[in-house]
Amino acid sequence: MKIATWNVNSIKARKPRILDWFDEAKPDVCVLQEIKCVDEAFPTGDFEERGYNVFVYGQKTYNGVALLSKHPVEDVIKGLPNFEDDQARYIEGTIIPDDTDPIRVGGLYMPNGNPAPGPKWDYKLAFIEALIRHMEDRFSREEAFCVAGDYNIIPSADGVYDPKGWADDALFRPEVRAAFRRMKAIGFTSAVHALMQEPYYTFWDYQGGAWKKNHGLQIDHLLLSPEAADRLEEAGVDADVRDPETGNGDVKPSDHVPVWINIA
DNA sequence: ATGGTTGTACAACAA
Repeated sequence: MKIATWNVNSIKARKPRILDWFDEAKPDVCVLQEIKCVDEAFPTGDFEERGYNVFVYGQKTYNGVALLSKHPVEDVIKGLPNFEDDQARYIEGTIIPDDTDPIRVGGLYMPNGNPAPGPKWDYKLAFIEALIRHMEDRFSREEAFCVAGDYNIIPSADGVYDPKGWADDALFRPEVRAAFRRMKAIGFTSAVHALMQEPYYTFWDYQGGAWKKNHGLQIDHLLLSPEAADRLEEAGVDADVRDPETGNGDVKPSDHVPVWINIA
């Protein structure tokens, strides 16, 4: 079963490229971030035509997440439990395939946190604490669980083209790197790190020719509970989707690319 | 030091 995450940076501006990727990659489950639309404006029909059950936690202009699944989905929640938030950044549901065991999948859009220090940084730190509490709660249930999404955390120097230049950025500060280690210390496995030895990026800024210079960041991750990690078979990053020259006419790419795993 | 891209929405903010 293929589970993917992709920060699409506006579903409306990206729709042709997104549908092209779905037709090629055929994920069983995909979480999307930064859809930047209200629930009613999401192109639900385009995904239903392709066999997906569609769950949207939308927001006007900013944020917004979605959970798409070819398999039945139960117990969908919108927003992190026990965390007051007026921004649509988390969705979660239990995937019930007919041929494999169920898995609960969370779709995450972590706050960016810049500038740090400041109120946006404080919001990111509070969101992290709520996420870690939730991951601890889910871990204790001893069920297959995957948190997939845009963590806005660069876990190590391998994940940034210029570590020194990014030292004070909210995506790379010691506090968020420590948070990523805390998630692993609970017992979660970072799926792509587990299977790929080489450094890799999942995001390239639109500015300064970052794609051509390979000035990327590694900020999109899939973290697995032990029950899910035991089933991990394959992981990948569809970096070619970022190339402005490939794909759909003059429709520009997202600054993030799809990241995916295959589990038994 | 400044500006450098893109999306939303139409000025300015977020990333």
